[in-house]
Amino acid sequence: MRCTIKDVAKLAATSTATVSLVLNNRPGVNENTRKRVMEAVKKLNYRPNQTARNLIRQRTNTIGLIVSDILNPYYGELAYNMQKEMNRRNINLTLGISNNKVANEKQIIESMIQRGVDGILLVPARNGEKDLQHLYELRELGIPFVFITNRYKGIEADTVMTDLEQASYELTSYLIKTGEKKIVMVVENQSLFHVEQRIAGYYRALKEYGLHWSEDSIIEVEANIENGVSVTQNVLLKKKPDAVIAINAFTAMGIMKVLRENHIAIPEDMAVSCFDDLEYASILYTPLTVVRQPLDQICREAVDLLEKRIHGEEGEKKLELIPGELIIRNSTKILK
Amino acid sequence: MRCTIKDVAKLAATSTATVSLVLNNRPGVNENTRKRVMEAVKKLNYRPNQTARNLIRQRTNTIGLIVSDILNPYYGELAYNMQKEMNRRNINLTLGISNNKVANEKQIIESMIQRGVDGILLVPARNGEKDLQHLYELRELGIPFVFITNRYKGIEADTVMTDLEQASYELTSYLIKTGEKKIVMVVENQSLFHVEQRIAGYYRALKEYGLHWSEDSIIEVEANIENGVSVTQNVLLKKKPDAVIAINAFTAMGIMKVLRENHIAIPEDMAVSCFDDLEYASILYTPLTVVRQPLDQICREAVDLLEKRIHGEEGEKKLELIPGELIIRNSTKILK
DNA sequence: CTGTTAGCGCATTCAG
DNA sequence: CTGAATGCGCTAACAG
Repeated sequence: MRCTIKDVAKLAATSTATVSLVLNNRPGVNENTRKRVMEAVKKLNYRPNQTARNLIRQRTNTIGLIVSDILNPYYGELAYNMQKEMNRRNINLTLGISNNKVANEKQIIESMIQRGVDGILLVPARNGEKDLQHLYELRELGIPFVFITNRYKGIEADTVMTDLEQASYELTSYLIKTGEKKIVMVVENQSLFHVEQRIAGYYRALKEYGLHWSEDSIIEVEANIENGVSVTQNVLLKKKPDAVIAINAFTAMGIMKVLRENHIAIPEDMAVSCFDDLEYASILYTPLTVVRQPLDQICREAVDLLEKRIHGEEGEKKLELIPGELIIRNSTKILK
Repeated sequence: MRCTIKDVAKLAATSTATVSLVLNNRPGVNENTRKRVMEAVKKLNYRPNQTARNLIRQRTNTIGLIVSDILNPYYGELAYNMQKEMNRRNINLTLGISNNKVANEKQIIESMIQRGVDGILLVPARNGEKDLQHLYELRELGIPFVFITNRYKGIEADTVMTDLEQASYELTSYLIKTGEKKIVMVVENQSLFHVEQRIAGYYRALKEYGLHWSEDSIIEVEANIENGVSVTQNVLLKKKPDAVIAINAFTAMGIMKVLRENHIAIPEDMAVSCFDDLEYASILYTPLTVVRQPLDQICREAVDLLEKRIHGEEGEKKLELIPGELIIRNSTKILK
């Protein structure tokens, strides 16, 4: 960041204002002068100071992405798609990782506010429902944000996520059609929006096909491999459902591991399925039937929406639901 | 970003200079004035404008992290650890994803320069050896950078990574001690530094134990699941080595999948091992023997080093090698 | 078409 | 201990 616009102006024998015009590709500059400026820029290897630019423009051309858990490859994929989306639009991306703690989420948002991001894309922290002060803060400051892949229920805000209710309905219906009767769902905290949606779709399918269900066909754990293991040992092996729907691939992998160890045939004795299509889902010992959440599309729509808000488009807050995609593999029976 | 330091000064009935002193916890302010300022800050809900601060300080308190491939959970873990490290030190992290393309790496670095990062942590792009101009550029501008987990060979630069030579030596030695004779390595482009290191350690072990090897005991592919699959179908099934060392967990997973399908017993017929301890490595059908790369430590050391450089500590460029950790699981035979 | 001027919000002299 | 003045690098009026 050595040389400044002044140096360029001097070398090109013109004023900083003209240099600025050239640099920003603005019209109204003599072709000759423009050339001189370009040459000076090249000769000096000049690059504009974004910080100064941001200060005067009162915009940073930067969007903040806050992700709840980067250790989950699902969010790695999300970050990947977001980055691609930003590249396409020439926007800077700055990443925050909340690690599923609201306290971190708050702190990240505070920092992003101070650094002047133009808008925020937020994967809400698990169990962060109670304390939404920081989001109201954003709203007050006029910094737009949109939820992605999930939302807090306590605040009316733009959201782009998979239509989990419908996806869950389709997955459950498929299982029923393959002959499964006793279908169990392994989920997280049921008060979370994305969990609610899945359960709703599941119930809708059961009802439609006239299947009975009881309260305890929903099992609640924190979604990860270990809990997939323990829930199987403690519950599934005793309950012996015909099929399981796990909230994510990690949980499903834990479940399958224990089933295998106990010589429960998948899918004959127990079918297993889940949400999220991790890259490995297909090369597991028993490839998983999954609902794929179309992250590419979610990212595109989310950034579209956020950009509109940034550019001043007001209007009602939207809840955009993107259809999920049911991918049938060998962990569930084949539909004849 | 509504109210400014001026508003605070006005409300506290003092000058902006004094407010600045208070905000930066500088001494030489009357306790009384300090209190008044603090109150004004709270009342106005004032937050400093980082952009303005950065401009005048000529520092951004931001470090850029450039990762080659965020779809690989290994780098997700890296990002996670980096974020934690930055949090601890109160430094902002800005992420770039090169997607293993030098062109992207260059562009990200250019953008980071313009945004004035204080330093850069770089996971080099695969096959990016030939074009190091952007790194020399950084050096010229006095922006320090340190390589992590791998380095380009063409430039003398600070690097923090696993001691892959030693780790590879230990892994190979272990396999030999469990009775394996014909050991094959599946790697990437052999001219890459991190690959070179692994191969060197492998050879050292073979030599030490007086085992014969031939050129074609090194198989070169781009590391991913599909190539793990194809290399097994095309080479390993015919060559029938006693043991395989894969460059990463993905490749190993692809290999194991095909072996399983062909009823080759792991580890009896063929032992499988790899670098990188993914979370799933332990819950696979056959849990993988791996070399764990201690990312937490690598991140800590890398940031330590980078901070020193940022604060002006010169001196010879360092190559810090962190010991890897051999984790024995069921995909290799047990040492009696 | 070009140059001069005046800030963006803040931190830092340096008098008082 | 405090406040007025200066400028970080850039852009946006506005004259010329």
